[in-house]
Amino acid sequence: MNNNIETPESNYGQLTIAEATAIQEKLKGIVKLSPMEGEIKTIAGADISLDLYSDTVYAGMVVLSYPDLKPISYSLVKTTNIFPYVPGFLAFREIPGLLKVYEQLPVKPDCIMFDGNGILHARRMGIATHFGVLTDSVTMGCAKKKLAGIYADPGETRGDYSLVTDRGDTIGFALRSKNNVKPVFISPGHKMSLKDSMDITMQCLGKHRLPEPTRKAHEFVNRFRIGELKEGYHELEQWGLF
DNA sequence: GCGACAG
DNA sequence: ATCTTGTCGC
Repeated sequence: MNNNIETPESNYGQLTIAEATAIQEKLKGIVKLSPMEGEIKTIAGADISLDLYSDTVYAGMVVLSYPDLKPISYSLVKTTNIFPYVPGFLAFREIPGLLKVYEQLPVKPDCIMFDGNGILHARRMGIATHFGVLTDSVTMGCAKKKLAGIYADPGETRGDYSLVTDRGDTIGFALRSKNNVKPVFISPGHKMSLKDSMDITMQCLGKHRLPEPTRKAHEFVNRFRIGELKEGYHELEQWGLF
């Protein structure tokens, strides 16, 4: 694993942009983008929700069965935010809370989808890649807006996509996840290939623009923020899979 | 200097 | 990200 990596919970709050950039450059050497190994039986969506004028962060992950996409459990943790939002450094703002959420899961998912990018980043170190390296887990990103690179607008039909490139590298895809909606941006995070990220995303599309994992994660953290759901680890046992 | 800029 | 109402389209 990666026991030799500094723990972000205690350091990310007072980092300068220069120091944060240095950390991203350092972690780049560990990223693995070869084809994913093993079969996916569970996939988690990760996201956070914020209060308007508060520093409270509501972080959470929802684990779904795959490819059925039925929510089977979720982990929620309330933390205090310290690092501001700076384009290109989202990881330093959201990872501390998400690490606590991840640690709280008794059984880790086979893959995690983030509301943000993987290698589709100026230094190829989006939040999905950063988190994957820190936890040695399989991750990918699905963002709602472009962060870096250039791309041609994909066709208007669900499934149409184009490559997002930057300085000679293909760093992700602009995917039309639903007919006549703005495309979403897909990229691998860690321990999977570009193709894996696209295949997994297509498999996770329901009837909405956002794939089920991140759509559910977004829904759950918002219900957590307004008090509908409580902090902690919970299992959805409606139709018990025995 | 100017434009771009995940959440 | 968050606030916020109606409205258009499948």
